[in-house]
Amino acid sequence: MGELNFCYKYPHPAVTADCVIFGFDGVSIKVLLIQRGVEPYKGKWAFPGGFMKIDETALECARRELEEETGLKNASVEQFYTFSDVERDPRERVITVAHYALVRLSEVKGGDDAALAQWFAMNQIPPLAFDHESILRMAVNCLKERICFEPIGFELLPEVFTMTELQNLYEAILEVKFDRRNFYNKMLKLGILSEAEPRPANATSRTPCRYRFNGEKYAELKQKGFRLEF
Amino acid sequence: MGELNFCYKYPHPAVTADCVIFGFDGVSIKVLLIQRGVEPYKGKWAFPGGFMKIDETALECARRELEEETGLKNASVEQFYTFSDVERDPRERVITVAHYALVRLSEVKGGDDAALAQWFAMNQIPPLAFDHESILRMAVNCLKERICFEPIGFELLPEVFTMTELQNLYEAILEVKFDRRNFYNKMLKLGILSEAEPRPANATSRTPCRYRFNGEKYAELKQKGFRLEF
DNA sequence: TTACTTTGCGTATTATAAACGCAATACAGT
DNA sequence: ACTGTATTGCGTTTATAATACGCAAAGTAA
Repeated sequence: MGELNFCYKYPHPAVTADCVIFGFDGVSIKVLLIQRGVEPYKGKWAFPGGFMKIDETALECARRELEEETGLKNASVEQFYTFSDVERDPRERVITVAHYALVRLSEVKGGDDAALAQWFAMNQIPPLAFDHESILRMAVNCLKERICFEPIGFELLPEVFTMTELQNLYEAILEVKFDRRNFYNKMLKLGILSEAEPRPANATSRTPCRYRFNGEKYAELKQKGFRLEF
Repeated sequence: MGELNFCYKYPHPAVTADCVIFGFDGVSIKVLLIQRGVEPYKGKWAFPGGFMKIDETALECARRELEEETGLKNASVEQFYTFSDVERDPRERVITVAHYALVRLSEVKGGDDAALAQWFAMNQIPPLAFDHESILRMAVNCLKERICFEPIGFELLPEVFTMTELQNLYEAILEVKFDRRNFYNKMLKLGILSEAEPRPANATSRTPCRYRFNGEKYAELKQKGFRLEF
């Protein structure tokens, strides 16, 4: 190895896919970071990511990285921007297709090298390698914008959840407070939730209703031109 | 020439930037296409685009392509998606960072090889090369979504325009009809237009008011958390 | 002349968003 | 056991924004 076997008439940049992995612990949004063990940026933290293979798409590459770190195969992964600053990697020219993934923390297994991976709350992000601070900023903005119009929040919650949990999620992502009763009314009126189970007989006034996201109903509504607004 | 001077340990894809150039002629949205003179896809039409140089960003590359075809240096150019299907170019592995540009048709000069470039209305798009039909579909969707929340329509109109022209633009992009009076009221109430000039003395009831986009006021409002909604 | 279009500037009605009330019940601390 | 506080479900009232529509002046096409 070490031989330079792949030759081209013109210079080619290397291409990577990075994956900003978001989770929600009931209180705050968290991001999975990996501490770098080698130069450059040794000791700094970075998103899971790696070189795109010659026979895979950027999305497949990002999914591969996600699975290596979390064991998850079916999480929602979305490309959001390609970063191509000339100096973003000191070793060689590298452009990266940045993605974000939304995962359920309860379903995450430790990755191959779990020791080096760690979840950080958004207000406790350590110094990041490369241009990953820009990447994170844009990922968070995209998440904020997208959750206003598409029902992606459910990817971060358990299958079954209470209205309060859902509200906490929206408040954590958008960094605002909603009136509990208005949020409740609005969400129910959208028609994209179904009750997870009938109210148990021993339910009291403090037993919360439990819901699940109804993807079929949302698909119906979306086709009719409906869109969320928050 | 013809030698393979750029060698790497692992295979690298080629990277291009493509630029979907939108214009508006007062009636419909148009797109600038270039007819391919060589295989593959000889005779089919494609977006301006080309290989990213090793010392330029994707955005710089897209701007370079835009200027070559239209002479425009300062148009609004935005990246919207990176297409990385393995088979999207039959010659070698090529990923493309797709952009869209909004230009004023009146300011466009013919490009270097104007003979092969031509504007097409959205309902008269000819068969496209590569995966450019997917790219166009996504570019149009991004344009539709973005014009609902950001004042980008003005990039397609002359500096000074009438309310009717502005409405026609919104209707052409969103493929809907607005009530003239409601559109007029809503636009004025946003506070991002200024009157281009005082009403001339000989103005009659059919002389339309002429406006221009007020970028400073929009910047103010945006900072306060304001956003458009259409 | 007549029928129709375009323009500016309105109003009435309807729908939606925001603010707030209230009773039942659980829970933690004294 | 009692008290203060928190949580839940299910409302109502009020403010704000969206929608539908009216009207007169003046140009245009037949």
